[in-house]
Amino acid sequence: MSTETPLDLKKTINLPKTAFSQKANLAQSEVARLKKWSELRLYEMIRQDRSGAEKFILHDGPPYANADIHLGTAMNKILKDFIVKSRSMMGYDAPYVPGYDCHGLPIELYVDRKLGAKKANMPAVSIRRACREHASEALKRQTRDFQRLGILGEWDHPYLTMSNHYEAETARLFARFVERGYVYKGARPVYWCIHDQTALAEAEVEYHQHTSPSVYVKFPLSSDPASIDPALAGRKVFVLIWTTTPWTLPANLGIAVHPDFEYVAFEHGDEVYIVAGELLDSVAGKCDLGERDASGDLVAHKVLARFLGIKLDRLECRHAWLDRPSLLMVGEHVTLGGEADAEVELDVREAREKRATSKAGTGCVHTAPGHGHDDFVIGKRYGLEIYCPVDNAGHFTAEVEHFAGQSVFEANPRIVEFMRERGVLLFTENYEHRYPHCWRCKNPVIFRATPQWFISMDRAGGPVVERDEDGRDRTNFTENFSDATTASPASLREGALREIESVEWLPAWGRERMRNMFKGRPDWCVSRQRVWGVSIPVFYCAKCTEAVADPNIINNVADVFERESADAWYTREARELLPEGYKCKGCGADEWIKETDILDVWFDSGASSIAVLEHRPELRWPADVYIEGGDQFRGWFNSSLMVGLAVHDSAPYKTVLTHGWTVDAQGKAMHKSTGNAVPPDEVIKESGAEILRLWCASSNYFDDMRCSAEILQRVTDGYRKLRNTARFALGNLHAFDPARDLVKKDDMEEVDRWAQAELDVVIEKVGAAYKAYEFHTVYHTLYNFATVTLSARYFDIIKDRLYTFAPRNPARRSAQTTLYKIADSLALMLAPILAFTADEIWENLPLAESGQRAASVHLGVFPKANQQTDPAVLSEWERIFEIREDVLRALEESRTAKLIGSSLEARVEISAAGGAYELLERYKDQLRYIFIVSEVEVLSSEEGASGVLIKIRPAAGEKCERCWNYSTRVGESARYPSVCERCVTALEEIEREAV
RNA sequence: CGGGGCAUAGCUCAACUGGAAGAGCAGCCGCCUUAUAAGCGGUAUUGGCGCCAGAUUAGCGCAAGGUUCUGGGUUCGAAUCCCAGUGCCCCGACCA
Repeated sequence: MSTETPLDLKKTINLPKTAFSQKANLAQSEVARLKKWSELRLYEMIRQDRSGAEKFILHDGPPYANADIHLGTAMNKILKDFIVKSRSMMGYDAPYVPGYDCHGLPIELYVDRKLGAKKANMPAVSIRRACREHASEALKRQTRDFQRLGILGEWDHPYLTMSNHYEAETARLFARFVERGYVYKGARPVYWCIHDQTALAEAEVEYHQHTSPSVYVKFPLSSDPASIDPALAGRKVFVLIWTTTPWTLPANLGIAVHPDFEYVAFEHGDEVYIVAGELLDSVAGKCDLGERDASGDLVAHKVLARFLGIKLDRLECRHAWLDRPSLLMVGEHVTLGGEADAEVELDVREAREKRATSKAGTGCVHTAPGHGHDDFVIGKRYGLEIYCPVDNAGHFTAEVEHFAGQSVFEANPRIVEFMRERGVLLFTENYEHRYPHCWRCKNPVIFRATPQWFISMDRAGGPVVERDEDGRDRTNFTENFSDATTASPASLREGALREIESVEWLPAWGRERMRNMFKGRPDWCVSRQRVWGVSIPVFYCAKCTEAVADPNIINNVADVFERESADAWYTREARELLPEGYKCKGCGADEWIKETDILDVWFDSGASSIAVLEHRPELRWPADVYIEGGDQFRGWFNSSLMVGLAVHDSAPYKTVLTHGWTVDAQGKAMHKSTGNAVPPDEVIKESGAEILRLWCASSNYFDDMRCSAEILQRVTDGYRKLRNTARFALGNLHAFDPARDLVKKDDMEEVDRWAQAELDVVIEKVGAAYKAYEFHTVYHTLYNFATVTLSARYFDIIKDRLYTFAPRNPARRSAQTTLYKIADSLALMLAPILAFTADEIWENLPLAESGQRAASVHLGVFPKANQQTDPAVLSEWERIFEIREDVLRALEESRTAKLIGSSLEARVEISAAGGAYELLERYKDQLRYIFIVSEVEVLSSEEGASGVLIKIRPAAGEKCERCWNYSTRVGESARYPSVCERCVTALEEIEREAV
């Protein structure tokens, strides 16, 4: 025994010690860590580390480079980061190339507003330059914000849809569509300002009150009325229509009815009129139809027939005054409200609301495919011409009898008068409604069909032409996704419906939604009458207007784009873009005019799988995963599929994940205007990006994600618990050298083995959850592990051993070995989610004195579960913890009764019978530590007694000053008189070690 | 209006193919002061009656019904399957 002075007891307790602070101070520490990562070039290190491993490709859907990010954008990127990081830690080479969608109307509109009146006189290139600058600015800010979230990726080389290469690829892709015969020129109605003579986007029209002449007009039925109902045989039958735009009547080609509505044919004099049954009274009232009695009042209408609208399908009327048929069609868009019948009322939401309320119209909708959206759609379906006899200035063309040359608005009253004279007009009145006006000149706009480029959904495509220089064989792309029978050319619709079946959709309902989308979708109009985008690389002969859409020529143009960007379309003359001396095949002329339309931005972003995946060596086509919000079914999932089909006859993705939207605490959509939006930058500033990341992981993103102050508070609480759990482990690993101190499994204490078995279960579960993209399961599993298994049970139990045993005591090393494995595994499993904190844990893990640890947790791989875990051991311990709960409850009762305070003041007598007794007897020596009391006595209770009986008594002896346990042997040591026998042993050990 | 989705404790989520509604957190009441701006334990419906107490809070006992958005249905049995409804979200736009 040492002759020196006794040790200071306080200093012999091994209290936790670590640089891993309790307070996270995320707002600052995250920034520092980001700096460290970028100095390390961490992303590149990971790439290097995984090079050669099997690839896992998540293809980034490009956010629109317009505004700053919001909670939804942040969530989208964080989820992608979870996927990329977790796959990387499964051992895959999972590169992440972020992208930005740069073209498009919103940016052009923004620039419009900024430029104001100046824009009118600016050349397209200048406007494009302004748009480019705006997009560059926005995407720079977005990049900064995304990086701040801890998302790793090729931020120095993102893909931009406005880059030269991407624009060239977009043009080449258009050539592919042309090559396979999907592209055709057609007409489509758009908003048109006759004053400015320009097409307008929906966002460029504003709605104002406007008075229009509403008219009720009769169209004579030319088909045999008996085919509707025998009662009508031989009668003069008319279909009544209603419209607020009489000037569109010369372009009438049909009448739409609802297939499921009941229509009636009623008598008026010797004529018979057809209207929707429900509107009979209101129409007859207005138009003064039906018989009158002696006093002049209308008597009940004489209804000759009642029938569903479907009966009228494909029958024919004559135009009210022109020598031309008007086809009866059925369409679901027909309503019994008036506004929807007005061709120009295209504000969908507005019309929807009004449909329910207003009661104008006849249930028979005048249809002019060249002048209305619904009209266009149904007209296409029935094969009608998209007829629009109105020129750019809003004048009727020469082919319009009676009104040629007149402006449409001026013609309105004349047409009304004309119809009155002809006797086809039954009623007219002024009609007040909201009507679209041009935002610039404030004049009312019209809906007018203009020539546009379309991609056909139903034409059978020509063969896939593989022209890749890297020699990819087409069969390599298709064999996994389609069987041999699909080799025959299919239409895009057929191809899409086929591919949808072989893609994995998560959640599964995505397949159904996608299917429905393609069943009914009309041809894809890819023309936009704007300037900020990739021009449609088509030329027109200046002499005969012959259009030249030739793949070779387009590819030629694309090569110019590659060098000069799509600006070249505006800076260069047509002849500079065409092969030298190119002549019109039709008329031999060599003067050419460039197409002015640009491509739909969906075409741009849809091109990404080709422009990015195929052209970056670190990527590959098709992608393993696409993940976006549900809105992208109609958007990017859709256009990407079209592109995949056009180029490889196959989907560009193997799995499509859909996430919900961010909503507030009540589940309502977030809007800046309603003030319920949670701005991500504020959360970051106050709590840290980590909290946002953890929030993303805590909720099930397949549904909408609720976010509110309370929810974030819960998440923050969760973060603290996880952090403190890690901190406890790290603190108790102070001076632990894994290389030297690791204890072999067989030599470990039993509780420690139990804890490792629990860890194994968690490793399995978390691994499976990551694989299934179920991050909320990862979170809940790890959180539950931290709170219950570790904090409340394991850590509490081993504190005595860790704190009071001599530092190098094998039993203490056993606990530390377990803590080490737990901390290590926890850091790795948390890494995809708590990207910052996991790295911090990693840094603070003890290093083998000789060994070296990877520079970041993100270079690591997930821990593997130990296969040898015996499930019987786990269930045995489960039973022990059940008994422990009974003990704790009994202790609490004693505490309430003021019998004890700390549980160490107690002695537990536990009586049991049968199996329970047998179990307790076996664990007898460990029970006082498991229950955290000073003494446990196991007694055998009488036969037949079920369960266990617990009795709490004050512990015998004195409280040990050092370990706080009670012992009758305190005072036995002369050197350390205030200490128990366990502590005496420990102190002797410590004194020995000191020398 | 049409297509798709969601609805379990204040919050986030469980409950395998239908088989006794759960966890964690929060809240409340305590303990500890050796994870310390930490840690541990107990505690979860409502109204009624009785006891204790008697200003209040809390405590104990007795009897009764309720329960997975609502209402129906199938079934021995439904959170789970079917039908209808309600609420919310996404899409149906040259928005992205």
